[in-house]
Amino acid sequence: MEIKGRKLKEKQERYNAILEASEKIMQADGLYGLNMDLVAKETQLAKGTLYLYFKNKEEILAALSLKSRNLLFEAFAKSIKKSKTPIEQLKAIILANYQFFKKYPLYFELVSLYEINNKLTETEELQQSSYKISQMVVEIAQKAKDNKTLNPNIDPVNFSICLWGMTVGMIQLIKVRGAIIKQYQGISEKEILSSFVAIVENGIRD
Amino acid sequence: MEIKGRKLKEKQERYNAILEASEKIMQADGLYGLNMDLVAKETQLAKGTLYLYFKNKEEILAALSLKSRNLLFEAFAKSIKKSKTPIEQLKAIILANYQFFKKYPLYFELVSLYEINNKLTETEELQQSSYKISQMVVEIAQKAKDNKTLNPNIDPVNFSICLWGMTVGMIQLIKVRGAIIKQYQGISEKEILSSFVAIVENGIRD
Amino acid sequence: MEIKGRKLKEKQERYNAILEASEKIMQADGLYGLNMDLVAKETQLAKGTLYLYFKNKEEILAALSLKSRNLLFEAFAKSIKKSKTPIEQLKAIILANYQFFKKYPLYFELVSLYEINNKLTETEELQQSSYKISQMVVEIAQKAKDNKTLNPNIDPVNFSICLWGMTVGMIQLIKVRGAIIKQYQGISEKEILSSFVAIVENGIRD
Amino acid sequence: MEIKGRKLKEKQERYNAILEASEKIMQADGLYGLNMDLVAKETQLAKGTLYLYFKNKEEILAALSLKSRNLLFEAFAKSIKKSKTPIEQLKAIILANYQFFKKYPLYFELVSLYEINNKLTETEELQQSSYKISQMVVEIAQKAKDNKTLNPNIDPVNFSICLWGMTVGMIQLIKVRGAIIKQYQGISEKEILSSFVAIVENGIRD
DNA sequence: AATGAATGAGCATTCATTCAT
DNA sequence: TATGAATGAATGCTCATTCAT
Repeated sequence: MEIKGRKLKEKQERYNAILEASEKIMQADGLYGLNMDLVAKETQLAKGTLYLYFKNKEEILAALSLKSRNLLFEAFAKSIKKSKTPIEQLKAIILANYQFFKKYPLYFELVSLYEINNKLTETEELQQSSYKISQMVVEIAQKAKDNKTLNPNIDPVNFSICLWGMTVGMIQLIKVRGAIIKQYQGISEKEILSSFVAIVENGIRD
Repeated sequence: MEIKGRKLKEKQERYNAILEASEKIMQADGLYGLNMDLVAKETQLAKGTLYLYFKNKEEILAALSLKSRNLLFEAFAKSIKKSKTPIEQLKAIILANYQFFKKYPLYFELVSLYEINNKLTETEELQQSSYKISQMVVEIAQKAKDNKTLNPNIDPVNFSICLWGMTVGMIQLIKVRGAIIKQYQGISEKEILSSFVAIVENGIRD
Repeated sequence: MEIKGRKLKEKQERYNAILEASEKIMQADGLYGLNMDLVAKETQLAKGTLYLYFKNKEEILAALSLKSRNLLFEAFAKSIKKSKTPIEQLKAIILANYQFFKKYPLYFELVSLYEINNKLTETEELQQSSYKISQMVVEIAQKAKDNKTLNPNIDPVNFSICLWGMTVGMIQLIKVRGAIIKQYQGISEKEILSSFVAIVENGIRD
Repeated sequence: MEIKGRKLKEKQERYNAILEASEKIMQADGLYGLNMDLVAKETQLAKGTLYLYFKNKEEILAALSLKSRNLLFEAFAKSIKKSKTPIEQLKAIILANYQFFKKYPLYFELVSLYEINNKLTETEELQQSSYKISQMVVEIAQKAKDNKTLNPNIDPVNFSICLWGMTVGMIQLIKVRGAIIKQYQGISEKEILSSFVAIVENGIRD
C-alpha cells in the first residue's frame, strides 16, 4: 500500500510536470511551438516516457485545454459573486472572460482550441467542462427570468450558447484586430467591449 | 495583339487553375492540408511553375481569402436588397453570413483565416476588402440611426465591429458544436441562430 | 554593310549590358548571388535571350574574370611606371594588387575565381590573360637580374609564379582574417602587408 | 556500466561513420558536392538520424575542418622534429604543408574552407585550432630570433601570419595551375615549391 | 533573333511516433 | 517503467536550362 501510494504520487507528479513544461514552452513559443522534443528536454524525461503518460501530443493539448476551461470556470464563478442581480452577473461573466484572455492569453487560446481547429475532436471530459460553464450561465439566466429581468422570449439554454459564441468571437476579434482598429479607427479595446456588453444587455433585458 | 491576348488568357487560366486546385485540396484536406506538392499534382504543373504565378504558398491563401471576402461582400450586398428597413437589413446580413458559411464552408474559413492565425499578416488589399464589408454595415447602421430605429446610444462604427465579432463567433460555434448541441440539447442550428438574431435585434433597437 | 554594322553594334551592346548587369548584381549580392533571373530582370531581356549571348552562366563569370584580369594588368602596368628600379617595381606590383583588392573586391574575387573553385576550368583566353600578367613580372625580374639587384639564384619565371601565389594568398588571408587578426593581435592589414613585402624584398635581393 | 559504455561506443562509431561518409562523398564530388541525402545513403542511416549527431550540415563541415587542422598540426609537429635549426624547421613546415596537401587534398581544402568561404563563421574551437598552428610557428620564429638566424627586423607573430598566407597561396596555385605550368613552362611543382622556399629563406635569414 | 513560360531535380531541415533494450 | 536512438515522410522553395512560338 505504502509503495503503491508513493508510486502513484510519483506518476501524478510526472504527469503534472509534463503539463507544466508544455505550458512553459507554449508561453514562450506559442501554441504551435510545442513539440515533443522540447517537452522532453524541459521535463528531463526521455521522449519515449512522455508517451507513457500521454498517448500522443494531442492529449497533452487536451489536458491543458481542460485545465484552462476549469480555470475559466473558476474565474466565472468568482466573478459572479461580486454582483447582486443576475443581469449584472451575466455582464460580469463577459468581463471575466475578457480579463481571463488578457491575463492568460495562452489559456484563452487553449479554451477555444477546439473551436478553431477542425481536425481535433473533443473528448467526453472536455465536453463536460464546457457543459459546466454553460450550465452556470443557464442557471443565472434562469434566475433572471424568474426575476423578470430577462426578456421572457429568451430561452436560458439558447442564451447560454449564444453568449459563449458571441463573447469568444468578440475576444478573438479584439485579439487579432484590436491593434489595427485602435490605429485606424481610434477605438480602444475597452470601448469595443463596452459596446458589446451594452448590446447584449439591451438585447436580453425585459 | 491576337497572340498577346491569347497568351494573357492562358496565363489567367493557369492562375485560376492553381486557385481552383488549391480550393479542391482544401475542401478535401482542410485549410492546413494545402501544400505545394499537392497543388502541383492536381494542376499537372511542375512545382516551380506554381511559383511563377504565386510568390509563395501564403499568396495563394491570400488570393483565396480575398476571393472569399469579395464573395461574402456580394452575398451581403444581395441580401440587403430584399429588405426594406435598415434593421431588417442588418438581420439579413447575419443570415447571409450564416448561409454563406453553409454554402461555402471553405470560403467562410478563408474569410476569417487572418482572424485566427496570428502568424499571417494581411495585405493592403485584404484589409481593403474587410473595410468594404465593414463600411456597408456602418452605413446601414447609420441609416437606422437617422431612422430612429437604432438605439441612439449605439455608435454605427462600434456596432459594425461588434456585429462582425459576434456573428463570426456564433458561426464558429455552430460549426464546431452545432452537431453536439443538437444531439445533447436538442437545439437546432437554426434555433441558435434565431436566438442570436433576436438578442442582437433587441439589443440595438430604439 | 550599314545594317550589318548596326546589328553588330547592337549585339555588342547587349553583350556588355549583360556583363554590367551581372556585375551590379554581384556587387550587391556577392559572387554567389548571381542568378539568371536577376540578370534578365536587370537587363530587361528575356531569360532565353541571355543564352544567345552566353552559353551558360559560367561563361558570364568567365567573361567577367577576364575583364578583371585585364583591369588588374592595367593596374600593374600603371603601378610600375612610377617606380625607377625593377625591385621597386616588383614591390609596387604587390601594393597595386592589394589596392586593387581594396578598390574592387569583386574584381579581385573574380580574378582568383578559378584559383579557388575546382569545378571551373579556364578557357584559353583566360589563360592568356594570366600569362600576360605573369610575363610582365617575368620581364621586370629579368631586368632586376641584368641589373644585379636580383639574387642570381632566382629564376625570373619561377619567381613570377611564386609572386602571384604568395600575393594572392596574402590578400585572401587579409580578406578573411584581417579583422580578427586586428582584433586579437592588434596587427593592422597594412602591417601584415609590409611584413610580407619586406620578406619578399629580402628574399629576392642580391 | 558495461551497457553504458557500449552505447557510448556505438554512438561514437555512428558519429565517425557520418564523418567518414561525408569525407568519401567530398572526395568523389568535391567540397560542395556534400549533401545530406548522400550522407544518409552512404551511412545507411535515415536523414533525420544525421541530425541527432550534427545540428546541421555546416557542423559536419566544421568537424571535418577541425579534424583536418588537427592533422595538419600533427604533421607540422612531426616535421619539425627532424630538423635541427629553427630556420630548417620553418622550411620543414612549408614542406609538410605541401606534402599534407598532396597526401590529403580534401583535408587541405577543409583546412582553408573558412579562409575561402565568406559565409561561414568559425567556431571558437576552430579558431583555437588555427591559433595552435600559428603559435607553433611563432615559437620557432622566436627561437630563430634568439638564435640570431632570423632577420631582427622580422616580428615572429607577423611572420607567422605571412608564412601561412604565402604558403596556402602557393599550394592553391600549384593545385590549380600546377599542371598547366608544367605543360607550358616545363616547371615542376617541386621546382616552384623550392623557389618559394628559397625566397622565404632568403627573406627571413639574418 | 528574341521571348518567357515551363521544367523538375535538388536541398536542408523538422518532428511525431516507435521500439529494442 | 523508462529510455533515447532511429525513423522517414513531409515541405517550401530555388534556379539553370530548354524550347515552342
